[in-house]
Amino acid sequence: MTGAAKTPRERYRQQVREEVKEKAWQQIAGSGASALSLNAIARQMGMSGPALYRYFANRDELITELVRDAYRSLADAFAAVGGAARSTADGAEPAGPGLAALAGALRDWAVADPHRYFLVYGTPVPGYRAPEDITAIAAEMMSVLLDACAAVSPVSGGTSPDVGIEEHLSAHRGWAATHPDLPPSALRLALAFWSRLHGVLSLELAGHFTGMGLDPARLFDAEVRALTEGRAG
Amino acid sequence: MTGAAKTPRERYRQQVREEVKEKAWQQIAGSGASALSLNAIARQMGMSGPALYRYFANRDELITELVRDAYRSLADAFAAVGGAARSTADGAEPAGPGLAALAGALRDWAVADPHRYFLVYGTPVPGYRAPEDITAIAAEMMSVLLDACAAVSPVSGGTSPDVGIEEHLSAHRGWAATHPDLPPSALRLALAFWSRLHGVLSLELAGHFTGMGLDPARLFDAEVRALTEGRAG
DNA sequence: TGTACATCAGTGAACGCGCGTTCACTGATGTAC
DNA sequence: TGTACATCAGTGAACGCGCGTTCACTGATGTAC
Repeated sequence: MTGAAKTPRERYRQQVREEVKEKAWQQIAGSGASALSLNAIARQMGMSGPALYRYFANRDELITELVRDAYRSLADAFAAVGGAARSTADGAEPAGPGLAALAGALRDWAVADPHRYFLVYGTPVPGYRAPEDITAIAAEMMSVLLDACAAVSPVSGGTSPDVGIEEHLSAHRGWAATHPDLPPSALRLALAFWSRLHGVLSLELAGHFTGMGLDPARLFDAEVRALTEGRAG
Repeated sequence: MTGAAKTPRERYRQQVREEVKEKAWQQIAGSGASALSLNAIARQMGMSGPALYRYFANRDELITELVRDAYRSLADAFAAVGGAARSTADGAEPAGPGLAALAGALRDWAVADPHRYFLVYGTPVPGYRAPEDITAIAAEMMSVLLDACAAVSPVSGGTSPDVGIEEHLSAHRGWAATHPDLPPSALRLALAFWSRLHGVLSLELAGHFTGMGLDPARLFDAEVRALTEGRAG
């Protein structure tokens, strides 16, 4: 993206960095993020341990890079769906399907790699603190979600709104600064979307539904339906 | 509980076991579950590392014990609230407040010790597999929840039910075997309770609401209200 | 009450392991004239 | 096109660390007669 004309060496560097991250993900898939070992990655790549220090300053920088990539991949999936929905919805149909499409993108992203999901939304890594630019990516995703909620929200009549929570959201809308004119019901919808879908996903991916004999995809869809039919509460 | 007349030695053994677990929780609070170290615990107790092997066969047995205790404490909290609600609700008031009370117990339990929460509902420990008796405790909790749902469910008219998910739940109700006569809407309510509240809690405890300036307790309450007002979908 | 024995808590040394990271060095790749 | 030099990838040895776990042993606590 920034600065063209990569030298062959730069290309090679980037290629090796990618391979390191790839092996890192494989390792995380096998033993969890806290067991990530630079030496093990190097061994798997047929190199010596210290060689990796040409590509990453230390273990923490590698983990940060993985977290950033994880956020980035979800944000990209959201942007693709959100953009598609917006370009289609010129006429009558509002972003109603947009919400369902975003939900689908979220679930696809999560089940495609559960460990990546947990790296972002699971148990926080003990001493780890995410850098600034990652929260910016999170805000980017939220903005796409708010777009979709903006289109569907005014329609969601029927059940009486929860004035208590809507007042609170009106009073604290810094996280929705990209959408200053959005009605509180839309803010509520966005938060319900976020928390409910993560509820189903985290229980599913942690294995709490297995053994119950239930189909997680159906539970997920039921929550999506409840959200898009104006029953967010 | 089982077998009275403990000898002094047995009492002492149990006392030390408790202290080991106590220090283990402190350590988990500081550095996460995967960093739990027997040697560090022993050091903190002023003993030598190998001494702990008098009390736990190995590291895995200690972790299992911690997980079991975590489940047990939540099940006890549920049972206390559920029992209280049942003994109060002789007259008109059904277990409607029972659901809200269970939700309160769940949140209190979670925020009282986030690391305990994550040990049960967070990212699964890599190679760890929970023993049978722990799933039994989980079933025990579910039974209390189903009790509360049984009382409130028939009343929940208003919005049209999601026949798709209710059919699925009717067809796979092994996890609700303690309540064979419960209507599908009650099963749906129980699952919505479970997944939605865990959605809010896991996002809250992982810190995804901090910086947004929102009050997690209010978000949680809003979801509880949506559930108890028959808007489970 | 006193003695002989068994039980059990706890110690210290040791084993083998893998980790993150530093450092001095070798060889290959690219750059400047 | 060829030579001289700088850059950089990767190696192997080493440091210090902490881990889980085993083992032979010492001392204290309880039990049986």
